[in-house]
Order: sequence, then C-alpha cells, then structure tokens
Amino acid sequence: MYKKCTLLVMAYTKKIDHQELVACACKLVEQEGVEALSMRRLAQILDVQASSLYNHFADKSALLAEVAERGLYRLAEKLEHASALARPNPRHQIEAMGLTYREWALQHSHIYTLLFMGAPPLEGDAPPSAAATFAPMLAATAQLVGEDQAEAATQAVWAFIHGFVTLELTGHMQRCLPAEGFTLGLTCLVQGLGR
Amino acid sequence: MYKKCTLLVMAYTKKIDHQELVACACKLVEQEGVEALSMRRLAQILDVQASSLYNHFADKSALLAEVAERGLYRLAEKLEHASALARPNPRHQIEAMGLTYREWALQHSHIYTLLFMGAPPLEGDAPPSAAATFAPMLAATAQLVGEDQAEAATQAVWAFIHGFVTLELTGHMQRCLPAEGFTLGLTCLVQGLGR
DNA sequence: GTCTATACCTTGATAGAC
DNA sequence: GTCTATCAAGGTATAGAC
Repeated sequence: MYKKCTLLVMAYTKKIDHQELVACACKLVEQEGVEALSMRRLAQILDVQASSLYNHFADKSALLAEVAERGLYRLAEKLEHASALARPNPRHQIEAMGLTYREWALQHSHIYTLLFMGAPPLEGDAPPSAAATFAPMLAATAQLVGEDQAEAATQAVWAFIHGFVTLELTGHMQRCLPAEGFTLGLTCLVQGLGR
Repeated sequence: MYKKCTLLVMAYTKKIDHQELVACACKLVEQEGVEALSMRRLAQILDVQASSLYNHFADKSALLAEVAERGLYRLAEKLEHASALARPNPRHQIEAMGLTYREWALQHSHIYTLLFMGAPPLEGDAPPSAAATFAPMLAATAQLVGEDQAEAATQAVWAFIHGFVTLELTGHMQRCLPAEGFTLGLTCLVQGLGR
C-alpha cells in the first residue's frame, strides 16, 4: 500500500538533470553526428518522452548551442595547453597548436563538424568562447609578425589547419599519407610568415 | 476536333529533356543550396509530377552526382585558364589559381559546398573529373618543389585555399577584411615552399 | 514517359491532462 | 515536470492506369 502510494507520488516528478541532458546530447553528437540528434532519439536514451525535453530548453537550436559551446571550450583548453608547453618560441607554439588542433578535430570529428562546418555561429558576430579559443594563436602570431599583422596571420594559419582537417574529414584527401602535407605546409607557412 | 485529338495524342509524351533537367537542378542548387533540391520542388519547376523524374535517373544521389560533376568541370576550366595566363612562373601560377579558386567558390558557394563540404565523393576513391581539376596545380608545384614533394605541396596549398574559403562561406571569418589574410597566407606559403 | 495516388518514413513542436 | 496524443511539414520512392 505504502509503496504504491509512493510510486504514485513519484510519478511526474523530476527525472531529467540539465547537465546530464547536455552531456547526453554531446555524447550522441560525438558518436553519431549532428543529424543523429533528434528530440525523439535523445528522449529515448534518457528514458523520457520527447515533449518533456522542451521543459529544459526553448528549442533544438538552443540545445545545439550548448553542445557546441562545450566542445569549443574543450578545444580551447587543449590549444592553450599546447601553446604553453612550447613557449617562448612563437614558431614552435604555432606548430604545436596546429598539431593539437588537427588531432582534436580528427578525434572529435562530429563535434568539429558542428563547430566549424555548419551554419554560421548563432549569435550576432561574437561567439562567447570563441575569443578564448583564438587567444593563444593571436598571441603567438603577434610575437612572430607583430601586432599589426597578427590577425591576418592568425587567419592564414587557421585557414590552413582548418582546410586540411576538413578535407581529411570529408574524405577528399585520402590518397598518400596526409600528415606529410600537413607538417610540410604548416612549417612552410610559419617560415614564410616569420620574415 | 483535330485540335482536341492532337492534344490527346500529345498527352503522356515526352516533356523532359535530360540536359534541361540537370541544368535546372544545377540552377536550383546554385541559387538555394542542396537542401532546396527535392524531387517535389524540382518537378514543380519543370511542370511535371515528382514521380516522373525517376524515369531519368535512378535516385536522387545520381542526380546530385551529375550536378557535382558539372560544377567540378567548370572549376577545372577556370583553374586551367588562370594557370595558363601566369605561365611559366610556378609561383605566379599557384597564386593565380588560388585567387581564381577562391573567387569561383565564393561566387558559386552552394555548388562548392556540394563539391567539397559534404559527404565523401560517391565513387570509390577516384572521381572522374577530379584529376583534371588538380592537374594544373600539381604541374605548378612540381615545378616549384620537385616531383617528389609535388603531391604534399599541392595538398598544403589546396588545404589553405579550401580552408579560407570554407571559413568565409560558413561565416566564421567575417571580422576584418578577409582578403588580407588570404593573400598574405598564400604568398607566405608559396614562399615557404619554394626553397 | 507522364499521370494519379499513395505508402512510408522522418522531423520539430504544441495542447492539455495529471 | 512528465505524460499522451497530435499537428503540420517535409522527404524518397513505388504501383498501376493511360
């Protein structure tokens, strides 16, 4: 009797923790990609009805934004760490960040795709955690080419790394061992920038 | 009477020309992107029922492959032309191809997205028109760094250009004038490769 | 070769009971 | 906060009449 009563009282009470929800969404995206993340699928994993999810965020895009931000912070941490290890030589820092960036992107391909291969960033023009991601690269390039050209140099280095990674991820660069072109290009680019 | 008879005879006869169909699909993708290309939409534009389209290709992916191949040939033509104009200096050729590539990609953003930002190429590992696209770049890099490193150098240059273009197309590089970082990076990369 | 009609799937999101 | 039930779209593809 008491048990039954307890169960009835327990019905329709909190089952979802927000952090757990986002973590689950991250995991799903990381393993199967953005297109695998549907309300129904996510609800099924959390053992909940799809409509219940809407009590925890406005719509799907809000959830995806949280997933993306989490990923971006992870990447930023890695880059900062790599840069710190290679200090104080800016060339070494840039090359180290490049290798780290590529490694992370290949290991978290679906998250990376969500971050940089999809639609433009949701917010106006200044993502919240984006600044932290590029800060170490900006610092290193500033040391290498001066403050004036730091932004352009960062763009160039980022473009190269991002381009290489995305070509690998989309399967457009399977011939020959890709790492060769990567290190060659990164070295040459840094060399060219540094004079 | 005769008129009516003629109309009846004309009914259920050929309305779709294959070339026209592909051209229409190209136009639609070029203007509104791949996701805008649905069987219903395409049929509506051609003033035909959606099911009729299946008499002209097996499925949607076959149609998309035709659209992509057409675009790739267009790009290949542009690159070949740009390279020819800048001969015989390989550095000038590479830089010219880079500028042309970027220009074409930005002008045909949706086609470019279809070509290089989506799933891996459909065929096993050797696209038909891909070779033609990269031939001039391979020739120029071979002249610059030798046959041995030509492939790696081509990968590096391609990665840079592709990366820059895709970051522009996805809106991840709107701050500051992007062309600055592009020419800077391309010049430095070519410079670094050529010694 | 085109037509009508439809089967069958997916998705995001909402209303109202509890 | 969760539930059931449902809406409103959208997609690819097929069967069979003409």
